[in-house]
Amino acid sequence: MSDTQLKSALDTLKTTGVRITPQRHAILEYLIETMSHPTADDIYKALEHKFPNMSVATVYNNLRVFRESGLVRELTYGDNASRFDFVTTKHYHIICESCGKIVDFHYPGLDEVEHLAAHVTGFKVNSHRLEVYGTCPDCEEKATKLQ
Amino acid sequence: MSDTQLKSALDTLKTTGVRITPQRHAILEYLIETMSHPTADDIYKALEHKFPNMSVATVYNNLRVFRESGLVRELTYGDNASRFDFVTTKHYHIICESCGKIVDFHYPGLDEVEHLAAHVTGFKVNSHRLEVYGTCPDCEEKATKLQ
DNA sequence: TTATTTATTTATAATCGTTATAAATAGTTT
DNA sequence: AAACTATTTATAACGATTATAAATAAATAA
Ligand SMILES: [Mn+2]
Ligand SMILES: [Mn+2]
Ligand SMILES: [Zn+2]
Ligand SMILES: [Zn+2]
Repeated sequence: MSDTQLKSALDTLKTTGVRITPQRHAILEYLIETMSHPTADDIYKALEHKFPNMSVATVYNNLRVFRESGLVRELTYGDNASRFDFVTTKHYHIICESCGKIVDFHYPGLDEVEHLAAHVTGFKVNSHRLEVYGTCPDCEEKATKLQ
Repeated sequence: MSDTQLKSALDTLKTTGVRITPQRHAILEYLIETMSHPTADDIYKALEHKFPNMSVATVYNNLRVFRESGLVRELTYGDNASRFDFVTTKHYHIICESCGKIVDFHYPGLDEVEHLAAHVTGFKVNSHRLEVYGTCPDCEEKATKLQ
């Protein structure tokens, strides 16, 4: 499953003339297998045993390459470090305000919001960003136990 | 109109034991009268003729105070500087990807998204963030003229 | 009013995520 | 193998924001 995802991603890179280096391979592999939303530093730390000399700039450079190839989506959070999401399908995120956990969920059609926004502002609309914030089950349980 | 907004804001601060300093007054006044979404630095620059010795830290400190009092909302944009919005009503933003302009728009009830997200993830939901991205009429016109 | 206490401001240094730069290295083509 | 080019590495720089500590101003008490 994740093997085909990796192969497909490598193909996408090859066809756009991007060289497959060991570092690139490892970063992609990590993004796909963890199924999470790591920061650049998470990736850097996870791979340092395999690539003791890898620079953090290499991680950032390659995440940019992946983003530009449409393989990866960058999730920005103000002050905090960006998180990177290996893109499979269109989906939204719900974020735990207590522990920072990010969980995917699907929701169809917010086209209506885009249309209304375009109509009332005169903008030409390209995209939208939606996130839901709350408390994850784990953190919720911890909170109730303390009471 | 904006005068009553200012008075109400000052009242809110007073009742929570926050001192009304000339700097605070000026920052609040600026936020209310500009009707825009300035960065901390925008505010700092706009007030430097009135307060030549004001520190940029003062702007940040007070924006934090205002945020904690619920007077101001902070809009974060990854790498770029936060923008600050004097809160009057619940509303969303549409952002021009060409010039950065931020325009308010209203949209009722995305409660359904919150409910679905809560249901499928098990999270306890607090809030959500929605933004629409596109090109503003001015930038769109400039773009078509160039063709 | 004056003294005392406390909040706030100022000036400046530090932090942190990210990017820029330039030299070194590795991959690709001739 | 030689030449060319992309990529990596090491390191410095950047920009927004925060931390710190001394100076100042506001509020309260005497
Ligand atoms: Mn995701
Ligand atoms: Mn607004
Ligand atoms: Zn949590
Ligand atoms: Zn524009």
